[in-house]
Amino acid sequence: MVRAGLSTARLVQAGAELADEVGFDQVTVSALARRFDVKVASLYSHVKNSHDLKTRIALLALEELADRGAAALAGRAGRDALTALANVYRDYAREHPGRYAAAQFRLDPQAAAASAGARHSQMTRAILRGYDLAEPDQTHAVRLLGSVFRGYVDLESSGGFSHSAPDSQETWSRILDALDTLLRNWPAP
Amino acid sequence: MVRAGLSTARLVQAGAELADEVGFDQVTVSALARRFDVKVASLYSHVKNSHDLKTRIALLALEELADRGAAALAGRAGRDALTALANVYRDYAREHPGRYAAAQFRLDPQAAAASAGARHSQMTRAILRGYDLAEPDQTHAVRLLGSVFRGYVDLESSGGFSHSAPDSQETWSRILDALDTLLRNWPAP
DNA sequence: GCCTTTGCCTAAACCCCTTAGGCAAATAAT
DNA sequence: ATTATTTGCCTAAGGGGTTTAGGCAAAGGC
Repeated sequence: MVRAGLSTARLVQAGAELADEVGFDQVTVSALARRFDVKVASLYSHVKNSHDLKTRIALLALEELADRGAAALAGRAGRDALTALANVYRDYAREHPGRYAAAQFRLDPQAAAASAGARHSQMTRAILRGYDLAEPDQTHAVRLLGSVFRGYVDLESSGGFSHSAPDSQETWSRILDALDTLLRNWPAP
Repeated sequence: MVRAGLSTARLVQAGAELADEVGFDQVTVSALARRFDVKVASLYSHVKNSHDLKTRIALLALEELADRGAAALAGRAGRDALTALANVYRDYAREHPGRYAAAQFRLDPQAAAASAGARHSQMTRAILRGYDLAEPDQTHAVRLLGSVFRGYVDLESSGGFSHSAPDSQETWSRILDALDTLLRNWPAP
């Protein structure tokens, strides 16, 4: 009987691919077992349970996103950096909808602490080096940018902006313009 | 044999309450049947299937939110209106986390068209009457506000802003300040 | 070549979803 | 008031997904 060569890493990788194909919440231990042509119970030596599997896929997606973000930010500043990072999130969500959904999986504090979450906020904060913001405004701005990226990408992917003019791409550029302007003229309390 | 008095409306209402108690994705036909002390199959005369149930809960939440929004906007303009509507979303998410999650349930075009979705964008657009924005900037601004509301509330409820200074309430006010400023000084292309 | 570890399996229990068909309560017709 | 009809909830049954316990055989260490 030839072995399938399962491992936690391979399961998580395949789970991420499966997510992109059928949606993150259709990622199931059973579906994954089918994909490896293996009995369901066999996966339980490599993954604690279904929740554990999803958590690992989420962590993978967060790392991938952080890697792309870091690459995009390298050598850029100001508006350039802002646009680059924003597009990383938006493009990733378009290319890998399942993984992007996974990245929003609610992690328990345990997993959240071990995630690339901190890298993400650091990247956003790095963008603000190109603007003149002291604390606590810097943190407010980090949170605003995070909210816009997340909110816009969610709404766009759920079809909120399709079938109506102007097209989403134009709004996206104009919103990034607006944020750039806002960061350069951040209002005093 | 005394009847339980089921109806679609009662099921949806109870489903919404259940969602707030245990989370929207824990809302299941079985759990709802238990709550009415009735056999699972009995629900299928009132609700097509699990997806239909969730869709109806989502529609309920969207209506409730729109009603609250309309009430909050009445008699307000400008920054006041902006703050009022923004707080409707944030407060609703805090008071009714399950319903709020339901409101983000991906509706099929069918259901989306029959939902209060249009009311929501109209309310946001109404806020902009207090600012001087012509199309297409008005639409860009509507989408920006929608993104911020959605993104901020999501991130906050997933714990993204807890355990770190400054506290979330302060950031929220400052972000609304910033948006108000931005809308009054919307940059030309 | 033997032994230990590891990997995948079978078996079984539990929960959720959904459909088909039946009986009885509530409601309408006579 | 009695009958006829509709409606509401039930039992039965099949199909998945999750998870644990325990077994056999393949890989790898000696």
